[in-house]
Amino acid sequence: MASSCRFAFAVHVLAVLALKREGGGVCSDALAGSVNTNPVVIRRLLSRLRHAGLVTTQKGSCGGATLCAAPEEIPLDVIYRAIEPAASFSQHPHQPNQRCPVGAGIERVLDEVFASAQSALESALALRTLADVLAAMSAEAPPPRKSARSVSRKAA
Amino acid sequence: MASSCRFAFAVHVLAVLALKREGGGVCSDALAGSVNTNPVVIRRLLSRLRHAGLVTTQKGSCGGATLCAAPEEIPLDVIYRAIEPAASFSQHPHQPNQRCPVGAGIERVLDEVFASAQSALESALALRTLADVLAAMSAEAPPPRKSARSVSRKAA
DNA sequence: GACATCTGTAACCGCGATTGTTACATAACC
DNA sequence: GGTTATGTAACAATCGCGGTTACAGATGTC
Repeated sequence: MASSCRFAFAVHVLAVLALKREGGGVCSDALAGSVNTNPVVIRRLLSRLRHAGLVTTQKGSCGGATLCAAPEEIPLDVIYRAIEPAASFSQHPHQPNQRCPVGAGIERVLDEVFASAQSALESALALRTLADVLAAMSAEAPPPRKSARSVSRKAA
Repeated sequence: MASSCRFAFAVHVLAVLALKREGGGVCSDALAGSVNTNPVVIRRLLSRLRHAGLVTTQKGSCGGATLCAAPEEIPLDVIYRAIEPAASFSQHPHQPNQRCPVGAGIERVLDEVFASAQSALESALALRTLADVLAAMSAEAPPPRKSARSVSRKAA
């Protein structure tokens, strides 16, 4: 589905906002610095997230973006749908030959197959919240101590 | 994921081959006529399906493509993997800022999230076989009688 | 009010992926 | 040998996306 990196960018941005909650807004330049892209790309992303009600933005100095809900209350499928607006699977670009028994019926069947696959994907994303992402990040990367021990390396 | 229509084309082609089983091979021109595209597009598709062991092809007159297994034994996820070779989700195009606590850890977490989403998608596809697609098609479109009755039209 | 800061959005470029097309070598069967 | 059909390279056209520049508008500070 998501052939773009928008979803990765969105989770990244929201994770940064979650860490800086109650600290006032974060401006698109700062977010772009963390994602390593252009501020306009971030603003385009924030525009979608704002329409989905996930963030608020404020103009002017000391403006920026703020998370609207607690990270525990933001499942990843909500982010996904906010960012990837339409169907992810593609049907036939030209209409198939309607005089062929397969061509006449395949599109409706595939529509249904794609819908169920899409639904399964979103259900898998719904199992995790933004808070889970933050927890996994801090679990994987303990604060950068220099004792690079090899103990407990293979934890899943 | 599937941002291309290859998967739709592949299911279409395999459905045609399933209907013409035991009738000898179907040439790429005939398949292209049903899908409504160019024969070379079909041949490219058949090349992938052949490498996945789903079809065999034969050159020469009276050649063409033949299905290798019964439609009941071809789950849709096998078709999907035969056609869409690599990861469907995209990560950050540039490496995120490693000096930001989010940028330093987000990629690994997202890798894991994407893998589980991908797995859920393929599991959903695995629930159906090519035979199910054929059955759904014939259920939706009863053989083209001219008695276009409005009875039992809304069957799902 | 003047100014600096920051968002919102349009416009454009460049890149990569994909479909469609032509062309041709190769193989199988008569 | 001729016909039929695959296999594959090469190329054009298109499309979506990330990246970039530019600028109008809103907000807060002096």
